[in-house]
Amino acid sequence: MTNPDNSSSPSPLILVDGSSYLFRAYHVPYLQALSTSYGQPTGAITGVLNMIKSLQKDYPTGNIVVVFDAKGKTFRNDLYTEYKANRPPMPDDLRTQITPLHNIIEALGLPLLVIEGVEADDVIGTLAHQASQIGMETIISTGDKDMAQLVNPHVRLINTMTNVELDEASVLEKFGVKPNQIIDYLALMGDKVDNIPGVDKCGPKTAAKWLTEHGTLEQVIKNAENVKGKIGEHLRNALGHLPLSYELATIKLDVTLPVKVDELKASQQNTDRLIELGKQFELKRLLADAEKQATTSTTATAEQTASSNPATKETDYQCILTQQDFDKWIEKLNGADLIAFDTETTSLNYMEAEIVGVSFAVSEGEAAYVPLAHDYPDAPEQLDRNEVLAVLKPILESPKIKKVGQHLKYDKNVLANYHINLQGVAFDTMLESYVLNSVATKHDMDSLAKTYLDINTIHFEDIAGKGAKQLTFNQISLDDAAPYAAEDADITLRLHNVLAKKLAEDSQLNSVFSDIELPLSSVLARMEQFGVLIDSQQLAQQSQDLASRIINLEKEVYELAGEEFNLGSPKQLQEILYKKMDLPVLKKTPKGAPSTAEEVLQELAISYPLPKLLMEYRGLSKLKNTYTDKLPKMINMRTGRVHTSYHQAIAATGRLSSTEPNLQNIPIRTEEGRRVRQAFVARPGYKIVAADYSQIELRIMAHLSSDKGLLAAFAAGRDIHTATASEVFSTPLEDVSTEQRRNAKAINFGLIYGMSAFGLSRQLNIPRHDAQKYMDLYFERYPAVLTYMENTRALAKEKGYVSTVFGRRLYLPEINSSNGMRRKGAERAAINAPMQGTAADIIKKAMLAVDQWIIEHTEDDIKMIMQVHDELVFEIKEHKIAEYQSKIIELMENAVSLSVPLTVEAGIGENWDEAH
DNA sequence: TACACGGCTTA
DNA sequence: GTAAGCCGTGTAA
Repeated sequence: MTNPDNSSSPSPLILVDGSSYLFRAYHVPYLQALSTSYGQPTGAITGVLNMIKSLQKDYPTGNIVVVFDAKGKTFRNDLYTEYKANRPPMPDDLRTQITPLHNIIEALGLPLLVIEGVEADDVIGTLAHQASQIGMETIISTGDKDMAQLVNPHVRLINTMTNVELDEASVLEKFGVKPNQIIDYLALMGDKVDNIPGVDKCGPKTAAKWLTEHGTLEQVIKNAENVKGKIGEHLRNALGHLPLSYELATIKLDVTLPVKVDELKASQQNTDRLIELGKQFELKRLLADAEKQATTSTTATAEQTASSNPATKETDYQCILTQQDFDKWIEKLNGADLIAFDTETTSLNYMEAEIVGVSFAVSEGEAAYVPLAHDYPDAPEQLDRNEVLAVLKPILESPKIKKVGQHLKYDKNVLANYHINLQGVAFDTMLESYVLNSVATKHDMDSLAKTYLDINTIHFEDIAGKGAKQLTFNQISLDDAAPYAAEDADITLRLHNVLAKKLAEDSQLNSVFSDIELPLSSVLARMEQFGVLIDSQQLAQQSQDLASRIINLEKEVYELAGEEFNLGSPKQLQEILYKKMDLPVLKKTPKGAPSTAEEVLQELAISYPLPKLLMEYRGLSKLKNTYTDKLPKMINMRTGRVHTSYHQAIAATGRLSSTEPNLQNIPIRTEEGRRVRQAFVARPGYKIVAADYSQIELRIMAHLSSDKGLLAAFAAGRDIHTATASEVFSTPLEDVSTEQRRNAKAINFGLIYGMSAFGLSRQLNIPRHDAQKYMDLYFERYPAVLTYMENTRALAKEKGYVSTVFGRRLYLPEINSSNGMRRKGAERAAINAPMQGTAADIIKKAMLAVDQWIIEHTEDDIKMIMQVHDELVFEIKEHKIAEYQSKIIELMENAVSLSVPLTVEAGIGENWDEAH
């Protein structure tokens, strides 16, 4: 963890860059989810308070001063009107946290400085400067690299979020320039975020290179004539504004402050006020600390703050090299209530991975690593892998011996290659974290340890390096490998202890974890291991056909364009289309370049010949590059099949995702695309059965809204788009035209996506007014749907999350944002998530039911091989096909019970395309 | 080698 | 208008 205070002065000055941490904390996903019961966000407050607490712990004698930016313009805006002009306004859900945070800091007794007209940086610079003059040690706690200019023998930086410390030597090491060159360095690079111009294309490396050569910005400018190449031109073009950039990057050291640096001392903590604030903002830890303080009424330094109590990490990690030690651990494992378990392997690909070692933990801090196949030069003698695995097999296969792990599906797959069938998995920390908060994008162990335990774990990159030179685990020395691997098991156990407690607080969430996600991971492991059979001959043939068609298209395009260029480059294409051929620009990309996207080309194709060829080219090259060329390469030599990975902790809504290869986006819409599906085949004697839910999300909408009309339409088994059209356009069912049905279908889909009239008008290419009319009519006919949508938005705003029918949660940190775009986006997500998420819950439950039936009632004559959100694909022995097909339909349709019937359509075929 | 971008594929 | 993954290009290092 952080270095203890090793400064020479007895009580160093600690300057906290409050604004920098406020922004950072605001963007930490798990903190974003925090809010009071009445919707006031508190994540940024909590984050900053945690930081302060951490500083108090690391520097018990330190004199902490917290500095924030004031509202309004600063002198830099006077220097340069464009300064920070690109910054979006501060989001509301952040702004509302500032005053409470200031109040809490004051109640803690910490000096708080908010000076108008300058930035927090300048206040910190001034204080550090004053402190240096009287020989006072200063530690600046900030996440802002610009502050490196303030470093000197008396001043160093510490980033309390990452625990990186910067003194003079490490500034040089990190940036390649000395602290007194940092301003020059920043001026050269400019700053996109603050809108400070620099030298075009000059990044950290170039800036450091020039400054190493010439010493200062002034000298670099003097030598500008001698810099060769494009970058030299850029430098010369920048000469005019570099002095301004230099001035903007310079932190002031002479701000007029209301107090002198040696007068800044912590005052008495106001415990009553802290309790009041703790209650008001529902900050449990702040409250607990303050109440403890009140009862013990000990001396009031500014010790007590809101913060987690970082687990004191006392550890006993063993590296096991002898039979005797191993035997002892086997005993421990047999006697343990719960084993944390992890494998170390040579690859992230579960089909290729070889086991290098295994680690265990049985209680917090008590863990062991058993190296088995480290083979670097002079690696010590290790226990025999086969013998160790043979001893472990009964333990790992026992359903009675409970295990916890991080992403155990991977370990289960790897162990399967050693003929060990991992059983007794009672918990998985990755899934626990995902169920608790699916919006936090990171569910890897390092992030979880930091988030939930405040522990910085050893990262794989720390011991293995990164990039092309990264070592595989077998090449890592036991000195590095053993603490890393043992820690993995230990941390997993500690994490589980925290996460399980949180899950237990909500029975529905707990059920999503233990009744859905955990058992599903084993089902997915089986699907992954079995894989799918692919006809690589067929795909190779297709690749050839595509190649020749692509070449012909290229020729035609070159002819029309009058020159050759790279068709795959949107940039070059845009030149040709809009500069050379002067076609009208119908739409721009988010970055402002004229778009060449499909919808634009489609429009242009009406009047010009080239766009149509381009669309065809793009479609074909996508097919070839992504599917027909790639899929055959992914066939596993050993099994002859393709093994995807289903990711269970990625999609915020609860869906699965699939990678390497992604089997959830195999083409279906076009004839050429469907030929790819035809290459997904069954073994001889087997056939493919594909079963998909019909209109599942609309059915869920009917269930959630309880709209009578919608429920009746589904109950009657009507085609829902025709039924909708009939209602909206007041046309008898049998008279609904294809056009009317198409429009109704667009409305139905739009509703699921939380669309606006604007979106619908674009989709249908009709005036906004007409789109609004359709929507009004729809809501008139299905009024409960409108009520449901309104209620969902309101509930999302109130609680900060929405739920599926089965209680899975999706947090929406931006639902109360002041940024209209973001807020509207969150509102759409709020509408969509209960439907998409419930559909995900349902098919997951169906998969569990089908898997259980397969295990209990069938032999090896049926395998579930793929899941594509609302569809399950099976490989089934021919003589069982009809029987199993109807059983699958029955299990899927009855996986859950809603107020609408669920219907499943299942087809049979030689390949996946035919089965549709 | 690593990343952002624009584009395309699916439910 | 929701949710995903992957491709080639272009760029900086």
